Amino acid sequence: MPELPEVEVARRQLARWTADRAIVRVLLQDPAAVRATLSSRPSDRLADAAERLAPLVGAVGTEPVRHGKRLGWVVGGVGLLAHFGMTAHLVRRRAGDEVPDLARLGFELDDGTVAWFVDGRRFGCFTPVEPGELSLRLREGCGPDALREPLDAAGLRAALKGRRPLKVALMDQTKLAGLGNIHAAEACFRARIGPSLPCAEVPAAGWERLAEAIPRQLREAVEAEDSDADLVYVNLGGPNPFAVYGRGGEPCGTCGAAIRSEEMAGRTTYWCPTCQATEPPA
DNA sequence: GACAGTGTTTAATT
DNA sequence: CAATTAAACACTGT
Repeated sequence: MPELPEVEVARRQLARWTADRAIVRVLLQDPAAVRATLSSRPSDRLADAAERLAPLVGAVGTEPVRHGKRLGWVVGGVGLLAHFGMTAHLVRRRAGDEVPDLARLGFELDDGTVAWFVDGRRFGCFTPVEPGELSLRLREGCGPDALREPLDAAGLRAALKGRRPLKVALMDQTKLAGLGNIHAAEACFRARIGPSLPCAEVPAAGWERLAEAIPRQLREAVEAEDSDADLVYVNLGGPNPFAVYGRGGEPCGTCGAAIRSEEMAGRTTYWCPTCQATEPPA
């Protein structure tokens, strides 16, 4: 589930798995996973993907960095940007083991493991850039990182202005980078604000609560997801860990009212009508 | 077989 | 100009 916390977990995995390890082979299962820009379209593939990744062989990478939902990594004089799209995640396997289903790209390391980028839906990709431009390209078109560079109440109010519903604005990566459909809904719940309330109608106290709720939501999600299951890919089956997301019709854990759901800007949005009592303007 | 889904961009429309 | 909607990308899970 690649929103900011999931990408941060992937960053930590990649850092742990590749620290001080040279890449001995790049396994390009799906050449279309390497794109000219961070695009969700496989048709934006780079024609010379294999050549562009060839300099990675023999090199040890720097510690990967993250901005919002993007990763940046420098290996062998190549800057790599990565986006995880809807379904990408990293899996570690031993070299020679069966290639994971839907693996797109693998980095084989000198300890006999492979870090695989697995992405069924193929919206995720890697984009090679000049190393000197990496930090710029990583942030390009993005607002501040919602976890590392959290905005205070005044900053949020200034960034998320206008008539847009709050939850839609929270997902606007150009204003604040990192929140997606799940964590935006959860942050609204934590701040006790209805997701459809226009930004212009959020009261001062609401911005204060949001400024706390956003980093807290993200921090707790990272902690919960940063497991030690490095060698075993654990499917995301199991109980729904969220307070409102995916709980339409269920009783709110806080007040017992039925969680509601409604489409907003094309995405299903969940909220508690009691705990988040702010109403849309009819 | 139908449908929804963690993301993003683009075009068309209101 | 602001905002929404639809479509596209491609595949899994229910």
